[in-house]
Amino acid sequence: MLVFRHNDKSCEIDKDSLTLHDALKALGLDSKKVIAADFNGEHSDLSRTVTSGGEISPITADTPEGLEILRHSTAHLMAQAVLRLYPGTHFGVGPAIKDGFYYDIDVAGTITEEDLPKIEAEMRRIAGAGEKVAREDMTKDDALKFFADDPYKTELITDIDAPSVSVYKQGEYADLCRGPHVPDASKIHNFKLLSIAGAYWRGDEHNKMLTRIYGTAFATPDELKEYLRRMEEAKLRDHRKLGRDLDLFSLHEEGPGFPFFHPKGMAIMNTLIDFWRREHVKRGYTEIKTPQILDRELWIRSGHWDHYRENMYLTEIDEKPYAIKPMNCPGSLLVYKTQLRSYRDLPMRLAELGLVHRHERSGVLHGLMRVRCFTQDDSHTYIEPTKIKEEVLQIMDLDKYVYTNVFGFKYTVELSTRPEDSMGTDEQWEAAESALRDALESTNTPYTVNPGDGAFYGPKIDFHLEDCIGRTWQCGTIQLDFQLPGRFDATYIGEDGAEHTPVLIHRVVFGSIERFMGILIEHYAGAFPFWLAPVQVKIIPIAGDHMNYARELYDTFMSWGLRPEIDSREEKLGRKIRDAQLQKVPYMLVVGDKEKEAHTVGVRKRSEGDLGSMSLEEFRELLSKEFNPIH
RNA sequence: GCCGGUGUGGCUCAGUGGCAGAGCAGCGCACUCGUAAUGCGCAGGUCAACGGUUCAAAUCCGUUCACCGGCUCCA
Repeated sequence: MLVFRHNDKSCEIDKDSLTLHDALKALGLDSKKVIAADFNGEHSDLSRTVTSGGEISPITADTPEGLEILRHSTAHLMAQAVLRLYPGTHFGVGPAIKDGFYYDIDVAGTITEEDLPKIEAEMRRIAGAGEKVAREDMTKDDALKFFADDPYKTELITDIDAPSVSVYKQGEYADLCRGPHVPDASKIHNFKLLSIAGAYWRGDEHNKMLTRIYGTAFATPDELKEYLRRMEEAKLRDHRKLGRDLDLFSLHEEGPGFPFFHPKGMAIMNTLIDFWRREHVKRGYTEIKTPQILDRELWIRSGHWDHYRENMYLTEIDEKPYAIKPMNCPGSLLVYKTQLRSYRDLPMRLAELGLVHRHERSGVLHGLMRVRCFTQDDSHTYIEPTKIKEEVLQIMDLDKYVYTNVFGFKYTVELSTRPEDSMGTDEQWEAAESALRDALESTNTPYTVNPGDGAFYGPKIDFHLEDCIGRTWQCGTIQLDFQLPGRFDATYIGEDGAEHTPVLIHRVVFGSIERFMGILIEHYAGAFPFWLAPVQVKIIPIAGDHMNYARELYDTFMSWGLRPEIDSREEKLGRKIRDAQLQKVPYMLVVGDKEKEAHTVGVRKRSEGDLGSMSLEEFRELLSKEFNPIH
């Protein structure tokens, strides 16, 4: 007698064993949409035979768990199709990921994106034929025999720490896999292969590069269509495209990874910096500036020479070796050391908008997001060891204010711990890591841990922001450092009259101003809020003889501290409006006879359209209601 | 750096071995205009660079560079 329950339903079956599929049927929970079952909290194949009863629920593809199973099964379906079209192909790993799945394959010859439709067609054939998917458990030894001619599966099986493994077979294709999977390929309808890329076996660049095919699958055709549409739309907010269209910045072959900022890009950057300065003054920071090029000896002392040399640009002055700074910390330490410091001076928050150069490998450059020179909104804060948590909390408060209140970003937080290539003792690292953890936990900040991802001098908390297609980029970071102050003999005199070594906190909020601008461009799709817009007000004279009034307005707006612009072209009104809209200017002011006479402006708002005529005072009042963190 | 793809006027793109094209932008002329593209005309390219094959190369081959999608690495 087996008893199965689902919520308040239950049924008794007079048998010794039963498949989960039959159990669902007995409970009246079966339908075409069901692809797997949740049995006692475990995701299982419908075909799984159980010898005792329990809690059971159907899993459908319209739930997150179901979608993951569907995508994983779609990856297997793709693998089977690839095996048919390219016999002899070996398979690496093929998991479901956010928004889809991939499979890494080792295929003779090359597959290009042009081959994807062919593979898709084969997948549809297999799915149409309803290819059955069957699980088979076997011992590791049997599995090793089974996959004897497959070096990748052999490696995976060898590394598995369990006596037996499961293998999923569908037709001529079989894969080492934990499962669960759809019962047969006919459950898979709405999928698309998206792109092709190289990927190192097991993510290690010393290993062979496999061919990775990305694809996605959804429960319904509409969801698939919607996803593809969203991706297309996202491309329109790509900061590289908008940067060109809006004349913000450019990149040139003459300086790969070294962005050029145009007047409008600089208007945004300077406004950001203006905001940044005001906010830092409020929070007790002072600002310094240190040189671009410093003696190599300094970098040897700081540890950069040993741990960061690959990323540094080197030069020579009067036959003496120098390096272009990849970080601002050593310069800051030299400033700190110019005086004898007291505990009363601490925390000493020395901020610096430092332009750093780092050699990045050619394949990683990406618009403003990944460049070879960028401006860090840095600070090096020197504190007493007992004040770490307090200071970290203060920085986290600043981060939250900037990301959430000012820009409305969603962000994720990561704690990165000691890397292999690092300086310092285990005790120091432990103390630093637990200080950061403590700060995160006392503020209930959700975070994930990145083991081994810290800087060479200390652990860090990173803040990640998303770009338009969901890739995340590290922006803010808080890094604890117990190493550099000691290396530089930086000290302070404590309350006890003795010399102590301060703890150094490296931190950035924007991270890289360049990267942050890239994120902002995509976040706003180029339609910057009023306070950041490079052109805030576009004055549009209707005809030539309204130019004088337009110039008068221009002068007035300049005196208000705005960034105005006149469209003086001999064009029709409609054309000027259209162009200003496309340039995403927040306010368009149409001025003709009526306005000139009454000394008013015809206000058109980018987001709302024509607001009608109003006096200059009324317009100013309207602007004063705009969000503006600088005022 | 690695794998795959791409490179034609400022931008978007056609052109697959036989005289380099279109639209938009630019410039000139006309229109003096009321809330998302006025009309006509003109000019603009060493087809990424270098080398090769060919009677002939934007087109085929090779090398390099840059860019795009990933991997690895990172703010």
